[in-house]
Parts: sequence; C-alpha cells; structure tokens
Amino acid sequence: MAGDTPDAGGGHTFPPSRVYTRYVPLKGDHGMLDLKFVRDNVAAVEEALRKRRSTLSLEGFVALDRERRERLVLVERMRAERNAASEEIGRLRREKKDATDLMERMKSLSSRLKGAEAELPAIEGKMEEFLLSIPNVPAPSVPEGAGEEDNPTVRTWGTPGTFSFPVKDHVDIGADLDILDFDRAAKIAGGRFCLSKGAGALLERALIGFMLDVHTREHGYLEVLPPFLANSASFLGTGQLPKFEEDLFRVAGTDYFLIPTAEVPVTNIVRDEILPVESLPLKMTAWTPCFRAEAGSYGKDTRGMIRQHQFNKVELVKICRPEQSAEELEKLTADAEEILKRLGLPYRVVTLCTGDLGFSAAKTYDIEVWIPSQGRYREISSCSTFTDFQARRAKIRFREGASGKTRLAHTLNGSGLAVGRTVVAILENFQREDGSVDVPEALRPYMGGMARIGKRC
RNA sequence: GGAGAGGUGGCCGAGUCGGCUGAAGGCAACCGCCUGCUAAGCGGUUGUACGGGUAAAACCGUACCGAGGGUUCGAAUCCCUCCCUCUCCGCCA
Repeated sequence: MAGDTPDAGGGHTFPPSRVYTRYVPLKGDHGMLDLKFVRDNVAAVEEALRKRRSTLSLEGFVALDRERRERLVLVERMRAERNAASEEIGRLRREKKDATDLMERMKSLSSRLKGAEAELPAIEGKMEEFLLSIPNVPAPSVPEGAGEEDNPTVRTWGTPGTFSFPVKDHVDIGADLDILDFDRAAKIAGGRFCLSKGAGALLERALIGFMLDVHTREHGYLEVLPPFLANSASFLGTGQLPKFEEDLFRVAGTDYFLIPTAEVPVTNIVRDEILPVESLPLKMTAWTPCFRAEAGSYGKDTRGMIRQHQFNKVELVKICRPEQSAEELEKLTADAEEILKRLGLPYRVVTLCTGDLGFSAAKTYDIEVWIPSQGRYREISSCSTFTDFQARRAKIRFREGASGKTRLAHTLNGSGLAVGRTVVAILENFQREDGSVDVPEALRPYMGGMARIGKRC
C-alpha cells in the first residue's frame, strides 16, 4: 500500500486489540456522542437503563461533565488571550515595531496553556468511553420486561402442520438425504460449521436468489454486494464496537473484522455523508455470509445449523428521515414476513421487551418460524429501528430542503431472512414420511423446477 | 511488493518567503430584483462542533483545511509518524 512505511518487522502496524480508530465527533474537536442529550436528560437516560435492566450508572458522569466544562472555559480564555496577542505581534512586526516584550509574555502564557490543555484529554476520554457504552433509549412503544419470556406476540401467521409420523430434525433429514454434512464440516473447520451438498447447496443458493428477487423487484430495495470484512470504524458506527468485540472474528494483526451481519458494511456505505433528502428512504438489500464467534453460547444449539459460526443471510437496510422510521420499521418487517408467507412457513412476530432489546436498537420485532422438531418458534429474522443512534456514531445525515440544516438520519435493518434457518424450517416443515422434502412452489423456479428433494441415486 | 502524485467547506478548486484565510474563485442552494413564461442577468445570504450567554434568539469565545504529535508568541502553510485515494511497474483471482 502506498504511503506505508515498513516497521522493524517489515509488516504493517495495526492498532492492538481494543484500540480502535478514535471516535471522531461531528466536525468538532472534542464533541461527544450526544453529550447534551445525556446531560439534559439524566433522569430519562437512567430510566431507560433501568428498563433495559442495565447496571450502568450516570453517577460520576455528571461530575465529570461539570469538571470538563470548568476546565474548558479556562483553556478557551487563555487561548483567546494568546490569539489576540499573536495578532498584535503580527501587526507590530509588519509596522517594523518591537514586539519582543509581548512575545516574552506570551511564551509563558503558552506554556501555562499547554499545562491546562493537557488535563482535558483524560477527562474527555473517560466521558467518550462512557457515552459509547450507553445503549440506545427504547422507543416508548416498547413493552417493559426482563427477558425473552416477556416478549409479547404481535401476530401469528399460518398453522404448524401435523405429522402422521415421527418428525425428524433437519440434521437427520439432511444426513439421510446426504445434503447436509456436519461431520466433514467439523473436519474442515470445526464445530458450528456446515457443509451443504447437492440439493442442499442448491436450496441455499435458491433461497438467496429468491429473497433478493422479491426484495429488489417487488419491495424496491437496491441490491448491494458489500465487503465481508470491515474495519473497526465501521463497527464503531453500527455499535458492535467497542463493547462486543468478543462476539466477532478479527483477522489477526489487522484492523479487519469478519462481518457478523450485512448491517455493518451496508449501513456504513453512507457513513460520514450528508444525503440529499430526496434520496430517502434509502433501501438496500444484500446477501452476505455472516460470521459470529458465538462466545458465551457454549452448549446452546450445538446440534445442527441453527447456530453457526458462518451462515448466509439476506439483509434489509433502510436509511430514512426521523419522521419516517416508525412506519418504515413496520414495512420492513412486512417485507421480511412476505418471504415466509410465500414459502408457506408458519411464523409469529414478537416485540422484544426492554430487557431483551439489543444494544443499539430502539425497537425490535423478531420474526420466529415454526420448528417442528423443537415444537416451538425460533428466531429467523430480527427487524430493528436504531433511531438516530447509529447515525450519530456513523455521522449519517441529510440536509433538510427548507431550512438547509443537516439532521441525523434514522437507520433500520432486518433479516430478510436468515438463510440457514430458512433451510432448517423448510426441511423440517415440509418433510414427508419417506424422508423426502417438498420444495415450496415459490422456490421451484430457482431450483430448475425441482418439486421434491429425494435421495440421490 | 517497487516508483510517483495527492488528501482544503455540500461539490470543484486557490492558498505566495508561517501572521489580517473559516479560508480567494467557481458551482450548487436559498432570498430579493429584473423579465409575457423559461433561460440569462443583477444584489444579498449560506459550514460544523463545543463552551459561554438568552425565556428562546441575537451575540461572544474556542476548535476544525485526512489523523495524531512537534517547532513557534502564532501553522492549512515548516518537521515527524500514521491512515487513505489515484497513476505506473510487478504479482495474482
């Protein structure tokens, strides 16, 4: 790469783990995430944290903020004095007059100023770290609750089928049909990986094509194919960093992380940009593989392809005006649901309660598909609005036509859908007594007309 | 990997031997004027953040010319480090 200077090791130097591209505030020098909002709404933020069952406390932050402002006033007063004197010196010298007296005095002021300035970064660093760790404030319509069990069901579609024979799970179905091979995947990579073969691989590819086609041709999304690795600044923008590095795979010795969702590269397409208002809502869809470390989920869903280190997903991302975001979330969720309807898979939609809400989200609908072998619904899509949370971090703005003012956009995203889990749902819901699986009508054109997956001969 | 060029405001683009440059000039946008309509033309306005101030404004201050550091009374301008982009050569899907 041009401009790089080899170090002693002959390679590039990247930030060590946990050191990220510094948060760069909006054009400012020492701006904060939403300093004013937090300062002016301490009670509201604390209430939001309580609802989220978070242990974070604003205590200390308020004092830190006061201290910062006191010092800032001091520093800025000194700078003003210095600037005025410097201008005076310039004038004197242009008039060929002596300025050594003033210069001497400024020399001492300048060194005192340096001392005063030196105290600020530490305070601001602490405040910044804190602000980056505050989760988004839940939307007013989000029900309060402690966890998963408190998520209310919004609606249910379809009826779980009944089987006149003992149902098999997708692992057995896949093994019997020789289309899923977890043993060899483990040999190649390890646990939580899958190798699809024959109709299994075709099914996965068909689903990706089907989903993308519906979203681009019928729902008006622009298809994008982004990088599958992204840098730390991008992850900071969408909120996966700095708090959740342990969930990510990092490429050793680099600033690159494997994306855990297309949300990261796609939302960051417009990072640091001011968008023309008429381009909103911006709707994009992308297929990507997703990579997740799944640290802390040991023993959970170890069997099968429900929880993998790598899985395919078709993602929906929207960038819109604040006034549009509530409605756009409903539409986005409906767009994801449409896929399940066309595939004929029974599902329900739940609203995540405050205690179950993700870090960056203000409101989330989970779409859960029926899994016969488990006798319950499992998440297959998660549709969220982040309000201006990601936009603030990633500096995604738009210019209001009338006032000419820039405003933070709202960002949303949702799976449309998780492809691996869709494969699971299809295999299990459409299995037949003889071990074969019916291919949903909508998918057949994408599978060369194949109507049923049977044993290979 | 080797060699070179460059990163300035919404965009393009000047910045001389460091000082009066938040930053010329142009475009775009907005507000007036002019004009059968449109186009052209004329005049004016238009960055962001933080802090102070205000009922809210006005207003005042500070910072920001890729990022970080240094020199200096003073840096877009000088020095160092890093990042990124572009061009050519090499290698490669």
